[in-house]
Amino acid sequence: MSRYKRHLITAALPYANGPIHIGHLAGVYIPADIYVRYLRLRGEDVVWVCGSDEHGVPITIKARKEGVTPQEIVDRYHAIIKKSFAELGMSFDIYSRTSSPTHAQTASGFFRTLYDNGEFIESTSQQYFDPEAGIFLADRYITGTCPRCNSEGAYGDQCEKCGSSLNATDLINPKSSVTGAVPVMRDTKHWYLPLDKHEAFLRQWILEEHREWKTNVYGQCKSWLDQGLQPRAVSRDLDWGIPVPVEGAEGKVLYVWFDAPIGYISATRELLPDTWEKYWKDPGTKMVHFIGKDNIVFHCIMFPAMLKAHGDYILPDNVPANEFLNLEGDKISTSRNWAVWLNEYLEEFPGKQDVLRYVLCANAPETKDNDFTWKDFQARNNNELVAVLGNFVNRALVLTAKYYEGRVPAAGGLTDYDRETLAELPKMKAAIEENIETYRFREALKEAMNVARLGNKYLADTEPWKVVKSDPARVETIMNVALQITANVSIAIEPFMPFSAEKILRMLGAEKFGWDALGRDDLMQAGHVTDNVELLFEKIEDSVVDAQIAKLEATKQANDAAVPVEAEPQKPHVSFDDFQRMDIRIGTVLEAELVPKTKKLIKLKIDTGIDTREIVSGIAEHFTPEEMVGKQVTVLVNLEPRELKGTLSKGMVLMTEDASGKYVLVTPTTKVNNGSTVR
RNA sequence: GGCGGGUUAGCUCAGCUGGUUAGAGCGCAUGAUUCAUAAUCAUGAGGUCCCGAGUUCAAGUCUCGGACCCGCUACCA
Repeated sequence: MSRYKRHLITAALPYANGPIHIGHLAGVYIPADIYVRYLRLRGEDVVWVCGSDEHGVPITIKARKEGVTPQEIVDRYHAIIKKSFAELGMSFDIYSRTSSPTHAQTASGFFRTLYDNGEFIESTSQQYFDPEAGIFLADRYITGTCPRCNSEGAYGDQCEKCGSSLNATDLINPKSSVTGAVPVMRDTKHWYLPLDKHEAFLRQWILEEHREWKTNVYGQCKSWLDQGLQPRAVSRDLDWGIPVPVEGAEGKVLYVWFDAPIGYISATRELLPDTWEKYWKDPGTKMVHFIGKDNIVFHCIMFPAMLKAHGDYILPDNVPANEFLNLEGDKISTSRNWAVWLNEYLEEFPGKQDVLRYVLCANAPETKDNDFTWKDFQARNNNELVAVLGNFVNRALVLTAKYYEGRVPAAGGLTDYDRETLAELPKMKAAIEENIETYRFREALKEAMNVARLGNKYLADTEPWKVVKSDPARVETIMNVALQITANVSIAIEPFMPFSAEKILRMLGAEKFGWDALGRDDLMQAGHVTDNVELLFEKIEDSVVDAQIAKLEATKQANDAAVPVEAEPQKPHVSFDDFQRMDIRIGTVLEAELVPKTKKLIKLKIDTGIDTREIVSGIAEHFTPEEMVGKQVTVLVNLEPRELKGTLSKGMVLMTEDASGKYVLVTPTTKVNNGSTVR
């Protein structure tokens, strides 16, 4: 700790196309907030920056869908996110946004510096442009006729019939697979960050100098480095984002992963216009990025490479990435509305910020994916927060009120047991510190709770309610000790549950203690008057969590029901001849088996009426082989045969899918003869 | 298929460089207690540490092989 003069903490910028959910919180924001609050309590110089990530293609797509501008989308979600974070007690020093002018300036400047230093590879190419969608098309979004073997349906990068590698420009009769339009050639210039150039450095820095990083982070980085790094494009043809600050780069913006991490720098500048640089450029700063596992590569490989290429900046000391949180056994999903949204939680559970903070920290996915369930939420509230923490504080204060009208009694001579009990406090302090400083927040929280457990045990063992009848003087000492422990509780839980910590202080009538006060036995002075007692936590009834479970159940049913989804646009016209060239038949599945060593492939033996043939189909995630057998299916029988995993697949089984994305067979409504044609 | 992570008590998880009878919280059982939101405290039951082989005086911990789960990636005409 003391090795550093100051701390710069970043938390992943939430993407402004939806509200915050419990997965974000457990993975990133709650751990970061705990860490930051702890550092501040210790009196460290610390800055915590965050903000909304507001650029990128998904936001433009959402805007187009809703018929509004991208700015309106990000304004809406930025407001929701910012408000709900604040209510949960996320103690950012600044919560900014990447559409801010400061960010545009910072990101442009950063790009320009790398550009001027020759850190980019600049490459102009002719690329296909879809005039209907108004976008440039990546090679794999273009199909056409292969110039080598003349077969149709070749991709812009490869013909899978003859196996030759192609350029999109070689294709005969190219088509956009986005809209079906005929693409036109346009020149486009892009800038690439040659990550390969930084590979040796990254290898040394991560694999040699940061062996202490979490195993998931270290492993992921090693995997990328071992595969060899490639240059990555840092610009995009798009009209939403930070313009590329170079002559002749009209219509080009910085790619979102390039611009987003610079958002950390921009936010710091915005917060500290005059002194931000010492946080980013002085090696006395300890920088820590809190992120989820999906962001590892950007924060450990890309961003450090950018910072290194720039030259002026320090690199992160650690990147504690968490795994994912599931909800009631299923993956959290924004599109399926399978989530507990923070803004909704705050409305439905007013005043219960600390309950959520506690549960998400106690069950944080630190080493592997974890599951959030409402029953667990209830159990932790009732059996841990109410029974252990709330109860101890309540006991201590109620007894003080009862015996001494709320006045802190003086401690007389301490018994050995008193001393042993108090001696536990500094040990607990050390344990919390060690765990927080190594990013083990679950364990740290458990230690903090142990302070309250110690208090409960102390009261049970000393039995002041009994002793008061025989030895009132002794009880004064006991209650003094109990109140010292209560004050210690408020400090120990502050990083985790700031609202409750404050409530305890209010009841004690005490000012906020610093971290160093934790472990001391003289925090409450004799004669000091405590305030009225109120409950820290209240029990959560079955009906409350049952209602939440029912809400999720309803979501699940809504997802299963066929929701009208915007249909894909119609493809370009084809001639009747084109149609007639397709030979579509009804066939019956005779046998089905999984193709070994694949996840998705099933090998089907189908009686097509013409013959019995093998077709390999990528449906194993949707059907079991058993349920396929005996089904009548629709088959495109004259599709060019293709070898898949060692089997020649002769044709294609036609499918559609339901609202949830599950495949559905296209089957005649009454049984027909195999070989019947579909016209 | 390639790569990374995971698999330890009913549940959620610790177990850092291999070393005494494998730990915690919750749940469960029994007892104590009644100041406290029927909360607390004590004691106890409960484990083929995913499976198999190997290295070692000694393996949850290291090596190899396999299974399953989660990511990324490929494949899915």
